[in-house]
Amino acid sequence: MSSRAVTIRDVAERAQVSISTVSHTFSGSRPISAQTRERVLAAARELGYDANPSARSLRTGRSGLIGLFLRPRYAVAGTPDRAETFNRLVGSVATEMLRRKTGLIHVPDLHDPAVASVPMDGCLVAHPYGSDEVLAEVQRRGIPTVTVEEDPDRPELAWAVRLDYPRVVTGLLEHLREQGAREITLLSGTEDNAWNRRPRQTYLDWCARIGIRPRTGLLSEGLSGEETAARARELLTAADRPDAFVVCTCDSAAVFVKVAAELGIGVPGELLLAALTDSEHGRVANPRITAMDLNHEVLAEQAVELMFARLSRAAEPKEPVTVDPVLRLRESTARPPH
Amino acid sequence: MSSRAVTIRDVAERAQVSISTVSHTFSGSRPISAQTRERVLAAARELGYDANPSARSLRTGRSGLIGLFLRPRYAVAGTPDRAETFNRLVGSVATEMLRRKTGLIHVPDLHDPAVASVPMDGCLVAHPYGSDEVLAEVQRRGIPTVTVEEDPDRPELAWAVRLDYPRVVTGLLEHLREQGAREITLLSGTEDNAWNRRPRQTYLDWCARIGIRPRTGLLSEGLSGEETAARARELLTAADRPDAFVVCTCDSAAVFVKVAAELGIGVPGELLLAALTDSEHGRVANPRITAMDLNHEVLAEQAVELMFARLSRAAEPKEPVTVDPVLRLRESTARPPH
DNA sequence: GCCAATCATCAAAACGTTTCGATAGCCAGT
DNA sequence: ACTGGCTATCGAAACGTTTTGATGATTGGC
Repeated sequence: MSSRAVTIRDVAERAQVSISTVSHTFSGSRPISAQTRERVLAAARELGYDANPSARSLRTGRSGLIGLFLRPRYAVAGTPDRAETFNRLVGSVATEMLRRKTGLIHVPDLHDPAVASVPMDGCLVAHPYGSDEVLAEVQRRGIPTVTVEEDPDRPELAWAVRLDYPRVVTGLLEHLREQGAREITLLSGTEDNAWNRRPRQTYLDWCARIGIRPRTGLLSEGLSGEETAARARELLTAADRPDAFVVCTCDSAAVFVKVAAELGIGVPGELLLAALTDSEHGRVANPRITAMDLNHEVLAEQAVELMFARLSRAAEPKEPVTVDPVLRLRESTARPPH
Repeated sequence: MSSRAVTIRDVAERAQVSISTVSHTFSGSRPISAQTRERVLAAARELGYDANPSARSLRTGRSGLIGLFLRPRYAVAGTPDRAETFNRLVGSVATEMLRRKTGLIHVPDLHDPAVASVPMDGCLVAHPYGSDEVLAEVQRRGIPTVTVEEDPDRPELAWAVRLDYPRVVTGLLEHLREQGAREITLLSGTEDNAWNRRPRQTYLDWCARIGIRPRTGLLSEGLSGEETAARARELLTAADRPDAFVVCTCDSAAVFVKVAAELGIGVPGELLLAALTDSEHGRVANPRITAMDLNHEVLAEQAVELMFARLSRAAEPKEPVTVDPVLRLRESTARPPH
């Protein structure tokens, strides 16, 4: 388009002043006479001057941009459930950042040397894994970081927002018991993050407390529908079939409902079903599925707030901010259905 | 954290070479002996060196980042319908960019001088208004731009992805007629963009073609539930109430259903209802609402592809890429309900 | 055993800002 | 008339890269 970008030098020349005067005019860091200011502003306007952001941040050491890393890599391709989680989280963070008039960067793979690195003043790492390597890397680089959910192996990092799983997962388990469930099986996802680890621990603690035998298993949150169905068939035809399942995603729960129907097992009549994250699947399945909504919007809002606090050199909090997930009770655990 | 960032100079010193040698080692732009390369890489590793992205882009003139502007400003705060549109679009663009290992920046207000400007090699402007000022501004700055949906006042900009409204909106209108509707009212949103203008034009053309009197109106897509309800009550109690409404959002359609029920008007029995964008509201309302899904995922994918083509200096296409919206037929227009 | 070509490296000049010490002009106080 | 203290401006030095012309050192052809 234009042959050459307009620089501060062009403005200075046209306004007949030095480049430092132009700089001061814009930044207000030194007094400039009204007359000179006018000339400079006019020149800038006429030339269509815009400061070069790279030059500015090279000099100042700040870019005004915050990076966002979303850790489950396969969220990107993902299942419908994944896509919804991704979209809600990314959307909420973006909304929050826009409200604060600060740019947000989705950072591509930091470990890929082919990828140009990115100028960020701070970064958010969402849903880190245990001993997360990206988290470690940004810390190594000295970038101020806030995590959305904690690295389960590094609970000491207090610049974090975390979900109150014990309260809500216990609430779900008690609800299942009230609805008549005696044998509850928990199927966790296989990604090693807080969302899988902590509800599982809460379940184990709860079982110990009320004196029942815990029944756990794994069910990868990335499985295809067919794979999940095969697994469901296996579990639902076992001799010691439980009377309630808590599974990781609504995608999986919906498959369980379908397989149960094929086997003539009524939900919620003979089997209760709940998921540890909510999604479209849970809201439109028949019956609709009880799920724990991870409250991404509030999580994002708090994380961004924490990020800004950190950047303005607030003291490190004593412990992470806690956000409540929301239990969405639906027909899949309602006996009789309402 | 670290007292001082590690620069190329530190690496050069430790490896006992000049800084240009270090640079060449990383960029591969000149041959470096195996022995020297080893020393340099070792020094970089030991020191934890990472190139400063601002310095690099100052020098090269490229940042490796693409900007994203989402034009409906109030999408950010917005209604549920808005939030879903925003999340799907932002999520899809982000996903697409991550796949291509390029950073994506959500750009805050370009016109706010308090906001640091942002280094971008190109930018996407989504859902521009008529004679969009942000679009004009980025073009003035000479930033290669691709639009998602066209600026309705500048159809000549061919670096764009647009929806095929005529085909799908006509399909919807014919469907309504097949279902028995004789008087169809179209209520457009009030934001001046392609999504509001083009379906309206398609409707007017269709009416003219089949020889019926067009009935149009406006209904702001940003209205609160109460405001929409008041408007709905007014329209549904009018003497010449039509037998079908096409409204802008599912949020609005859901309110229409509710008000109709209060007035004893059955949907779809006595009134058909459809929306020009799909959302959660449409999928869980009772009856579920027929809607046009704007296919944000494909739109985003195509737009990103076009952006990369443009950045690699491909020739300007003769006309915009066209994507089909998807008609989601549901109970609100099904007579009798299936 | 010399000339040309090739190879590996270096030094210096950008890139466009911000920052900061220096300076010229001016006025008030002695 | 000289000093001291403002005010408005300038000049130059960074910030950390990439790029490119120049320069020794090594090779190969004769």
